[in-house]
Amino acid sequence: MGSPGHTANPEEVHRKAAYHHGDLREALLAATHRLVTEKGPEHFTLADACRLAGVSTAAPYRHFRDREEVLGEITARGFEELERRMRAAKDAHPRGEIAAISAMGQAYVAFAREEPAVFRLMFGRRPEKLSTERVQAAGQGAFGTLLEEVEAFQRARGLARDVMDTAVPLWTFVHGAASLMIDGDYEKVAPETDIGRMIDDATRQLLHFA
Amino acid sequence: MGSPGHTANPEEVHRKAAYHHGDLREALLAATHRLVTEKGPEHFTLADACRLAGVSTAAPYRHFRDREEVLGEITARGFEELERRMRAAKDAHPRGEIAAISAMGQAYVAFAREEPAVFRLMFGRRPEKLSTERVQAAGQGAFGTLLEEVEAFQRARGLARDVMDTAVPLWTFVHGAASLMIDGDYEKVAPETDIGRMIDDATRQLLHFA
DNA sequence: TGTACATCAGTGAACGCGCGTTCACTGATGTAC
DNA sequence: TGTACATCAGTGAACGCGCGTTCACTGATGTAC
Repeated sequence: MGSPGHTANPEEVHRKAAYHHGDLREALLAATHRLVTEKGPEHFTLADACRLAGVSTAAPYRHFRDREEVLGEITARGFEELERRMRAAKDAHPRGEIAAISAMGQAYVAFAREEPAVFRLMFGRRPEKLSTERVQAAGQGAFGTLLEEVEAFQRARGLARDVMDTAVPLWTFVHGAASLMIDGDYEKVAPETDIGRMIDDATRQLLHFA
Repeated sequence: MGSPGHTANPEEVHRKAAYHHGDLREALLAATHRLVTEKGPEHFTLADACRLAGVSTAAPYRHFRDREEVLGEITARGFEELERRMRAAKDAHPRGEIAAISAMGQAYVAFAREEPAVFRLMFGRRPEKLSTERVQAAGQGAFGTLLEEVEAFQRARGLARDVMDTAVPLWTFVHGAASLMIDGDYEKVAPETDIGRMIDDATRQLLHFA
């Protein structure tokens, strides 16, 4: 590897970039992610992303049907990443423990904090085009992760309460915390709020273990 | 009244409308409210509002500094309306009762349901221009209404818990419910959710009276 | 009551701008023989 | 190894569009005398 003429040679890759980009699809997604993050989803333009990726404004149409499809990919990946984080959070605790559920909530909020623009894309009112099957499935996967753990919790405690009746309020609380945080609303009216602590407390209360 | 020549005469008002509108400011706000509601805040254009109000696109600048100021007015009125509803809700119950606090939460969600676009304007990430003093004050007023009632509740029960520590989670929960509802997220993943009941339950739990 | 005049709230045309998308094209790449 | 050719991933120019805002203007209104 690295031998002259080998396609993986960085120099050659660079030379190739002059015309054929190499991986324009990913480059455009990276540019989109960055711009969405910097300016907010509502100010994202495909032309900007092209500029950032260094290609003409016609180039994206080799890889995406239209602008919405680019944003749809970012959205789907967002849900996948959220699910990954939630799984990692709960896997750091013994099954069926309140701590595992609380940790998932913390992960949810942490994701929103680190990726506020993607979070907005994921949960904002979606133009139908953004609600592809893939996005739907990814969203259900993330929620399913919570369901699993709530079920384990109930089983461990011998509780018969409906899983949905328990999981939905937990989601609701955590989603409220994430939203108010990234929109700067706590800051304005309750700047002292310790979100981590609050989620921990609320999780216990909503599980009837205050 | 109604006498010929009187300025309040509807016909004359109508005739006047040919050139001088009469109350273009309010007409533009009404048009803005309608368009924001129909198409979402992100697709609102001032030109659309002008068309709807039947005036040239230059006319708004007699009444507003710019586009943002029009939206700012809608936002401020939204907070004022929210506060009004919250006050009405709690006034329908005896002071210091859980029912009063729960009713405020219901009112919050009902407002979001009836005015989803305005709700998004109020709580979405605001371009600085939208965060006028008036908007700030209106927002604090609404939150203050909750604080008052939580304080009354604690006093009635002889509880010493910090008012903020109690009020912020209540707000968080209710805001999460409103957001997930208007963005259609419950629908996708937990369509059976009975939001009213859920708020009632959660209110009790978060107040340590499960 | 009538007139002159200042003020105000509109008009209509134009500005610069940037968008998303399409089109015919061309340069680079990979493959068959 | 060399060549012909199909395919692919870009280009660059143009399209139609609609926006927010400014400008000099004008018609309507209210007021002073």
